[in-house]
Parts: sequence; structure tokens; C-alpha cells
Amino acid sequence: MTTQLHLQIDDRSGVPVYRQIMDQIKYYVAGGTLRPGDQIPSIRELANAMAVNPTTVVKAYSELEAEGIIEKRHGKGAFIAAQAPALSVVDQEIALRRSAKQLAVEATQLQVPSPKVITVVREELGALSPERNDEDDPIKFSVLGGDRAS
Amino acid sequence: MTTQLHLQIDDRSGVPVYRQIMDQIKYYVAGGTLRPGDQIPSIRELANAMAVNPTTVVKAYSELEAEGIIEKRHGKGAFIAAQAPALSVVDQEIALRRSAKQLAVEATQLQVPSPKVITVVREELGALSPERNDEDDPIKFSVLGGDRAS
DNA sequence: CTGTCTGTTTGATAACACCCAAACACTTAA
DNA sequence: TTAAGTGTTTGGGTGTTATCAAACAGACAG
Repeated sequence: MTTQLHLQIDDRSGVPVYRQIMDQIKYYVAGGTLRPGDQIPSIRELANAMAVNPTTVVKAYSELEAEGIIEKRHGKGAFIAAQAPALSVVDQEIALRRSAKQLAVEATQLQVPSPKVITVVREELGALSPERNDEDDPIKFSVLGGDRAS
Repeated sequence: MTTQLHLQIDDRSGVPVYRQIMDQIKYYVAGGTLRPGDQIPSIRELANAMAVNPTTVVKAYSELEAEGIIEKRHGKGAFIAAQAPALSVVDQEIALRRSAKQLAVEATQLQVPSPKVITVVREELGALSPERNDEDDPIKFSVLGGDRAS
């Protein structure tokens, strides 16, 4: 049965299903709920659980593999990859700066005071950083807004 | 001639041209270089300056208008819109949190230490917030990576 | 070997994104 | 009215995205 994952797919959001899968797995990896070596649901298992075509899950898994997040093994399953070596500090900063700039522009447009922006970023970082609990989170599959399941 | 804008289009980036236009105008608005009432380049003028089809600029301007950033006036030109009334604090936070969470996940994946994330976000916010100079910035059009201009 | 897990690949479809060309309509000044 | 500026609209070509169905191939327990 592999690791249980609590994935929520929202059909109404407009965000592609494969991308929702990617984002959420990334989130669990970032938060430490999923750790290197952990087995994640097989393509068919996940596709079946959320009532989508296996190819859609393949798409998500393939992209994640290309990003070095997971590793697929033929006949075995899919696993969280060993943590990739950190980029050079300059490359880190280039990538980070792009996202930060975008956040800054959006926050300004929303007229959010800077201190609040910092606070929220701190909170979101904090939600990920702590060493994760081991066997908490009753992790399940689920689907939202699905007129998918006939 | 309207307001001069320093817009750089990078064909290699993969980011759609119309979106690059949008992002940069948003950035100037957020930074105060462009203020409510300011006239921005006409569709044709901008299209000509950066060697793209006018319809591409129309796309960018229309999206910006839908977001309340600018205002198009038939026969007159395009202008920076009056600043939209701020959202409620809760709505602000919902929107902001979404972006912040994404930043946090990315930063974690990049293995950037939290303090550095905060620092960079501070810097990017700071690059926008100060009362903007009035007539600085030699603002021009330009295109990068253009095999476009024959 | 056989069955049943696993991932892999191919081909098709429908929808959308992106960019373009050209004709249309409003505004203003001469 | 005319001219030259402005934004508007329509239609099409091209490529990508998103999803699916079905057949293919490795791993392993029995």
C-alpha cells in the first residue's frame, strides 16, 4: 500500500491535475512528511484513488523526476529521491530572487504592508522547516469538486 | 510619445511575450515609476518598438485592464488606473499566503536558509516601497534575444 | 513458468495558448 | 471633412497542454 498521501484535487481550480499532484508532493517533501527513500503511491494506485487516467499521474511523476524530486523504478515503484546537492549560493540567489520579486510585486499590488509580508513568509517557512513528526497526519487520498467519479 | 518605458523582452526565456509586458508594467506600477493617470505607450507604439504584433500588446493590455492595473480608452490611449481599493484584510491574506507558501516550498527545495529568504524578500520589498524619484530612470524600449528584428 | 504487481510507450483527441494580419471604429486637430 | 493618431475585433495558423485508451516491458512471489 506504500505511503499514504493526503492529496486533494480540485477540478474547479483551473490548475492542471498533474500540476496539483506535483505541487502537493513537493510540499510534503519540503515539509519532511516525505523523506528520501520513502515509497510513494504507484502510478496506477494514485490514478485509481483519484479517478484520473494513469497517464496523467505519469506526467506528474515524470516532471517530478526531471526536477530530481522523485525517482521511478521500473517494476518497483516510485520513491522520494535523495536530496539533490545544493546549488551554488549564487544560483540559489538567482532562483530565489525571481520568486521573491514576484511576491514583492504582488504584495505591493495587494497593498499589504511590508511587515505583514515578512510575517506571513516567516510563518510559511516555519510550517515547513521543523523536523517532521514521524507517524502523525492521517494521510489519505481524497478528491474535491470531482464530478469526475461517475 | 507618452511615457517612456524600459521594457526588455527575452525571446529565449519561454515566458510569453504578453506576460513579460504585463510583469514589467506591474513592476513599474508597484515601484511608483508609473502612477495613476500616467499615459503608457499606445498599443501600436509599443508593438512597433519591440517588434511584435499589435495584437500581442492588446493581449497584455487587456489582461492588465482586467486586473484593474491600467485603463484603455478608445481613441485616446492607455493609462495607469486609479489604485483599486484595498481588499479586506482576510482576502489580502488569502492571496498573499498562496504566494508565500509557494515561495517557501521553493526556497526549501533550493535549500536556502530561512534567514536568507527573509533577507531577500526584504530587499525586494525595499526595492519597491520607497517614494520614487520623479524624473530619473532613463526609460527606453529594448529587446533582448531578438532574432525577431529582421 | 505464471500472475500480478510495477513503470513505459505510443497514438489520438480536444482544448487552449500564443502570435499574427487585416479590417473596423473612436478621438482629435487641422 | 480629412488625416493621423488611438483602441477594437475577427479569423486563422501554429504549437503546446491535458487527458485518455491500450498495448508493451521489467520485477518478483508463488
